Amino acid sequence: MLTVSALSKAAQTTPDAIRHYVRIGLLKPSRNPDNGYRLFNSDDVKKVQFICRAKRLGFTLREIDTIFDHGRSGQSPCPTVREMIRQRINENREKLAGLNQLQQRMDSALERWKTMPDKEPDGEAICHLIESITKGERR
Amino acid sequence: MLTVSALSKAAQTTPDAIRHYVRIGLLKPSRNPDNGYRLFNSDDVKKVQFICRAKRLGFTLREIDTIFDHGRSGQSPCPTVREMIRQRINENREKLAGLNQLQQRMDSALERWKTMPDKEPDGEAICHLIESITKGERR
DNA sequence: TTGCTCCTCACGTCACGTGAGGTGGC
DNA sequence: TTGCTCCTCACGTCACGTGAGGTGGC
Repeated sequence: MLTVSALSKAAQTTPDAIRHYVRIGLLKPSRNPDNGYRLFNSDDVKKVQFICRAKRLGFTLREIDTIFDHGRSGQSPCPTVREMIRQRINENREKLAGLNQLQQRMDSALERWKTMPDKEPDGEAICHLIESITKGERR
Repeated sequence: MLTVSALSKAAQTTPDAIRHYVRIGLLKPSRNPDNGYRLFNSDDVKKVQFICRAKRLGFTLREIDTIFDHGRSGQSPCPTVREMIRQRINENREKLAGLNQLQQRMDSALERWKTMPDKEPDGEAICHLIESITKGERR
């Protein structure tokens, strides 16, 4: 039987993360009746390693919980897993596109500002650097 | 004087966003003594437009508040603004790198899984698709 | 006694969105 | 009366991290 920190080391994560997984029901450790310490078994080590792998693939803890549910009911989680990752790939593609656009906006702003002086705020502008940005610029 | 929805339309955002800005102190509207409605003036329109522009450049509301503070004390926010965006450009670069790696991991996983069958969970694996991922793969 | 680990709340993060329950003006 | 907008809580989001305050074993 493993304690929180032992499990966290075995699975290369932090004690706080383990406690968090317990809190949201991903792990259900037994308790040491003497002191109330959480006690984990080797199945829990596998589960945490599973969680870490799944997180590296972009799965959320909620999705991982769904996968565990399949396990408990004996169904194959695989079709769901394939579907989830397809979704996530698309979401991530859009997120990347958004961040790339942001990066371009920031880069070009910094570039443009090179030729602009600092200014005190006045009635017209709060910060003329930022206010030099068009509202819908490269929307 | 403008009401919440009037201001949100003037600045191309939502009433809830406006209420949020009030909540965190970015806007301090006066109140209609009859019904308690928030009342905004033309300065507030400018401020909200400023907020929207700054957000498009990746500034957080907290940073925007800092900029407003400069305005209130008459100092030029420009040096801070230049520094903040430099920071943010670097942060975003790292975020992009992380998401690009995630995308690669997801893509290659989906590709590899094409040749793998679905499976019911057993004592060994919860989902063999995910468990086929090496723990430190392309770390 | 000192150090280390463990425990349980419970709040903070980011920028809102979303009910719930109620009011005011046309 | 109906619709629309307004109001104030207050919770949910995501995955933890971080105190606060206290306990147990070497």
